[in-house]
Amino acid sequence: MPEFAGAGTGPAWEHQEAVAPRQWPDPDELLQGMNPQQEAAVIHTGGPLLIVAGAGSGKTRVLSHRIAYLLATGQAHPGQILAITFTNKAAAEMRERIEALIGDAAKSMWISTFHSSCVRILRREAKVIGLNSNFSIYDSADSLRLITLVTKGLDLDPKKFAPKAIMHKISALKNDLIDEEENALSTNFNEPFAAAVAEVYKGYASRLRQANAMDFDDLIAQTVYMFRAFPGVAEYYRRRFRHVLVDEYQDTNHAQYALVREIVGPDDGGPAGIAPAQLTVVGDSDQSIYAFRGADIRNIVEFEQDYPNADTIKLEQNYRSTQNILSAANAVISRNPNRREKRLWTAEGDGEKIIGYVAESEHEEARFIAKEIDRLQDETDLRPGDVAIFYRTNAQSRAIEDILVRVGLPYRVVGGTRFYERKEIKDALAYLRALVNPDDDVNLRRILNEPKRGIGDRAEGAVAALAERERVSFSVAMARAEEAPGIASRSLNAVNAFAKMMGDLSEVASTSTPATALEAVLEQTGYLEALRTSTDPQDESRVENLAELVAVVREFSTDNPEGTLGEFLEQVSLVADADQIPDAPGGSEAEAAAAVAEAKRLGVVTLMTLHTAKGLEFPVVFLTGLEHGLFPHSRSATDPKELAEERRLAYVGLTRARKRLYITRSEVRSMWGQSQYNPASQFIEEIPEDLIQWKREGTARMAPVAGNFGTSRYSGSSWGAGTSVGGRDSGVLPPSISARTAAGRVQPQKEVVSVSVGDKVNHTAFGNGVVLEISGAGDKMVAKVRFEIGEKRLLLRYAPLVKED
DNA sequence: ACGTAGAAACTTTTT
DNA sequence: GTTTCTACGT
Repeated sequence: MPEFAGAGTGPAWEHQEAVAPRQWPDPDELLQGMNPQQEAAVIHTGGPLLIVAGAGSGKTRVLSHRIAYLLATGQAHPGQILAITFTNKAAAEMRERIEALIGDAAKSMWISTFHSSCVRILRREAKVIGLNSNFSIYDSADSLRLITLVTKGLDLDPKKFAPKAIMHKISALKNDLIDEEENALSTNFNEPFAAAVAEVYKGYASRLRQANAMDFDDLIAQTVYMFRAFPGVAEYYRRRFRHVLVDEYQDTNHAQYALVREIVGPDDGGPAGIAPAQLTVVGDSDQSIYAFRGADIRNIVEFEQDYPNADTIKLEQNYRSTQNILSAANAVISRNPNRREKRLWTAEGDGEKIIGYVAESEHEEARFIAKEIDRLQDETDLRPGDVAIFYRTNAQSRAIEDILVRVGLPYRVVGGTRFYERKEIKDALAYLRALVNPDDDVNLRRILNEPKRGIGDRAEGAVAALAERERVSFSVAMARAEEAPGIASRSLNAVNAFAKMMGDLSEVASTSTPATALEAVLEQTGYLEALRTSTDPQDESRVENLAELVAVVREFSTDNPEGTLGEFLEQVSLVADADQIPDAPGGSEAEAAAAVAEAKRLGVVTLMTLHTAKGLEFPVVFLTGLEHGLFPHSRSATDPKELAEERRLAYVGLTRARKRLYITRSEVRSMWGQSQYNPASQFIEEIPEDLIQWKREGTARMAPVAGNFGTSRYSGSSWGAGTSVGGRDSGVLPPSISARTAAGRVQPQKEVVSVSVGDKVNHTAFGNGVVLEISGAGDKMVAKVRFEIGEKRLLLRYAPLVKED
């Protein structure tokens, strides 16, 4: 039935076939259980394809089956596939799904994020663009540091020109592929901020080059520039990647868009006459929530204009949620202007009504949530692990956490301050980066006086001045610090001692394993010693975090016996591990996903921001803080474009729920340390009233009244904080439930299992194991356990672990 | 050079 | 309410 359209397309393929006998699944089997649109998307051949994939429409399944189908029908061999995702998590998930379909052959495919694909390419081609392949990758904190440095160096007042604002502007320019030269040409230097940006951009770019470093935005932009400047290089990748698939296409920015175009190649084949690669993009413009960082929704909206011979397939059947939930989501998103109609539907029936609750305060809101989770446990087969609580801003998690802790419901916060953003971790990594790439001034200067070793601002400034004058890197300048203008002799000794120490460590780093290098750094620099002798209680957990990092390096070496320190650093640079218990970065997102899955089984409530929630699903979802000024956020409420993005965020939140959806808001919420009245979010009003069952309604205003509210709009003039009075009191239903009784019925918090190293333990899912090491204390105590299936790191508070005697 | 206290700014979302 | 910055004293 399926045509072998690509059969015999080339000698490479035939060779492949001869060596590896057909191990592909039967193509027809890959189409089992697909609806007609999904099937069409899987078997489509020829021109560019846009798959408009509504929430919960089986997008990842379609994408992975499409790739398997390309192989099974002989249209491609694995090495010709490039699948690009936006997050590590999505990449890991896709790889997993494809591996399940075709096995180890998936290993030779490129399935990765934009950023890691580009790093891979740039490291390989570094010489072409005059870069050393050991270049450092700067995250936004590093960038900010460098930009601040440059700003100060230009004698710009950081009060007037906030380095952060400048950084954002530069980032936006890079995302638009406007380099520092081009930007300077189009800058109006009478405009002070633009002039500042232009100057700083130039300085920043040159300092990055000097430091042999790239920031996140460079990874994409420089790859594009390289492809354009060196057609031969582009040609190589075009020949190689015959099928390019891009996930979450609505989140691409201009640079990423251009990158895809470069890899796919021109329609006419270009000078080398290479036919363009088959391009498949998948996305949903209604789920575009990253415009604030440069994502351009037009990339997907105008796909058919960009690629005139493109086909479009819409996936509208939803396999996740009940019809009530979908109707609510459809109703909200349909308020967005200039939107192409798309209506999600399900064959599964209406399901429960959405439950609404208006709390008096954020504490009452949290209490209601805890009580409902408890009730669901009693009355249904739903467990805490089926529940997710979403909020707009990270700050909102505190009130919820307080109550969950008090009530004894186990929970996990995804996101927030991440492991690799902690100061001690960044410091340790800064040492390693400075060792791998001595030109890396930002990281070198970061740890110059960390721990304190008597090199203060003056001494640093003197060496920096020398470096500038002689046009050498900071580390070179340090080696001849005696020439530094006006350096004090005491400082000189300190600098010399530091330079000597770094030299010794460099020796260690180049001759031993990454783990040894890290341990040498922590000990020989006195970093650990300083933390151990410190009286600051925070420093205790810092020591533990560093121990975690050592464990991470060790696991890296276990997984990659030949792995170099540089390779380790690259992995940690590109991983934003939203996981509470950090694991080895090797395949870490798969691990993270597994940890999330495990948390679900263990019955842990998941807390996260709406942004983080994209791509996930939960049987029960609480969408909290639906208040004007918070969600939509006050900074987005006035601009129609930003408001539309907020609405998409609401849409994302609503469509995460499978069976039960709660929407809550609080009439009073403390923000910035003081209470503030917040009117209801307009998004509540946009949900048809008959879909919601209110358990408690507000007293001040904005309770939905009987009748069709569907066409009314929230009046713009009454927006803003403080407009609390004046609304009409709905008079419907007095507060029917006293949330104060909530706490009583939930089980007390589980005791932390007491185990020690060497103990034999049994885990409900992983079976028998032996405790290898213990770290952390109290709630955060983590045990590393070797099970038959491998080593796992378990948070004792939650792990279903019993000691065997 | 370093530590402390008080002020100020901050909180939207992140590869 | 919290984190980060700044100024000042040692």
